[in-house]
Amino acid sequence: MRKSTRAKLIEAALEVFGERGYHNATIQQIVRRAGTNVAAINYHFGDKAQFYGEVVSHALNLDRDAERIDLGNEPPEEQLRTFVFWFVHHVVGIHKPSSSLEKIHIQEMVNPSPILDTLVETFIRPNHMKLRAIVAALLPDDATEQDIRHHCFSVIGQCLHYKFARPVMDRLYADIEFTEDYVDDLAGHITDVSLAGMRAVPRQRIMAARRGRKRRS
Amino acid sequence: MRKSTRAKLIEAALEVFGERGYHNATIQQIVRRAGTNVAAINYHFGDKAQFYGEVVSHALNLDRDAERIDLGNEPPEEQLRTFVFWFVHHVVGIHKPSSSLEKIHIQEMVNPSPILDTLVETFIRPNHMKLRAIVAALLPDDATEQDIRHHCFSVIGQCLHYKFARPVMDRLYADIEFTEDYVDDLAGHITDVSLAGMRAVPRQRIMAARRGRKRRS
DNA sequence: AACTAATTCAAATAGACATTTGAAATATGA
DNA sequence: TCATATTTCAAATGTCTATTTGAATTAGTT
Repeated sequence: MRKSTRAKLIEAALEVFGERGYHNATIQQIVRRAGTNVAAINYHFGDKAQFYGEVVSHALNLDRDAERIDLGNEPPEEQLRTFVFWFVHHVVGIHKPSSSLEKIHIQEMVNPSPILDTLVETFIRPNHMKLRAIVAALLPDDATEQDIRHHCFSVIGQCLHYKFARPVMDRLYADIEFTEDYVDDLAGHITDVSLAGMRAVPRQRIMAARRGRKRRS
Repeated sequence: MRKSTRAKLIEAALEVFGERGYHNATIQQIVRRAGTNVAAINYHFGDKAQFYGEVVSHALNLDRDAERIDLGNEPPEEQLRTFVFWFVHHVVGIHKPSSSLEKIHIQEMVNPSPILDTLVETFIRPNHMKLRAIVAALLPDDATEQDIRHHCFSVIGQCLHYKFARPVMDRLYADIEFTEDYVDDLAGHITDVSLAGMRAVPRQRIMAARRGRKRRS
């Protein structure tokens, strides 16, 4: 046999689920791309939900073997820069061109299915912990748990924005082109803002206390 | 007549579309909440798409009269703080409790329908321009167009992250509670990071040139 | 009241979709 | 080769939607 129907289905599904998300992807679209017919899903996987589960865990296994970010033992500033470059390129997806698994991540964030738990544990949390270690190294020793989290979320939030807000950005500015160089610039910008933000933390503490009283509605 | 069916439909639809998005909201759900039946949509609005259009423009009109951010003529640092507080509370939605229109914005960003154009022009662009003016005032005079945009997107990206990544955050950390106070802290953090980032711009220029040669894969 | 137009409703229609079925084709093993 | 198990397929089924229909009700007008 050249390539099993099962394998072709998983391959096709990875693309389709990545492009359209679980709910929007139809079995028709997947089997058409795989060159087979709808009954194959039932035969090989039971139903759409189980199928999706298998597709995702297959992608996760692939990914386990695939490239991992190597942060080396550079100073944390450089580690952050490497992390952000890696993340932005994965997420905004230029040179890769954004693996289907990453697309599925995005889809799941926006409207989660039961497999989000798996995704978080096998993929998102490990990466988050990597970032967290870098951030912790960059913040002063007395930084609180919350400080660390918030700075992590600031980094990731800036990156993901270029994915989620893309439809809006294209309407606000017709001239943005997401070339590889441009994405590099983006990554540089995000790194710089984040580093500056972390360096400013001590001052933040003093001001936070002063600010506590006058609250905005 | 106490309240016209038409009005009840629009009101109910605003909620349902806000909660579930255009595609996921069913006419059944809407008419049930409005206390009428499915044929009413066809009678009053033609079809679901036109209905949605009317619902959104109704919400936009309401909003036109409703509260606007007043930035006063404080120094730009304080204006940014005010803007971020306003935006974060609107978006993450604690005290408001996040208007249905805002929810529809979010839904549209993630999966756009034809009305996104309207939304961008009547709502998002004006707010974006307000933020843009503040950012421009905070950056050095020689800041490029790109610098300005990127810093705007950094601010908004950090805010929106707490909306989009909520399902992931809840899994990463079980103990986050989005109380009003906590959202205030968030807003403070985002403001501080953003301000620090903008102050760091000049240095960024010098380093950007140095960095240009060694690219990451 | 009596006539007409506007509105509401329960039920019918139609289309998209996941899922099932049973027959046909193909591989496997003696 | 023949018998059996596995895999594929075209077509049927059932469910969930939006949309339409035509009769019933209500409001508006004279």
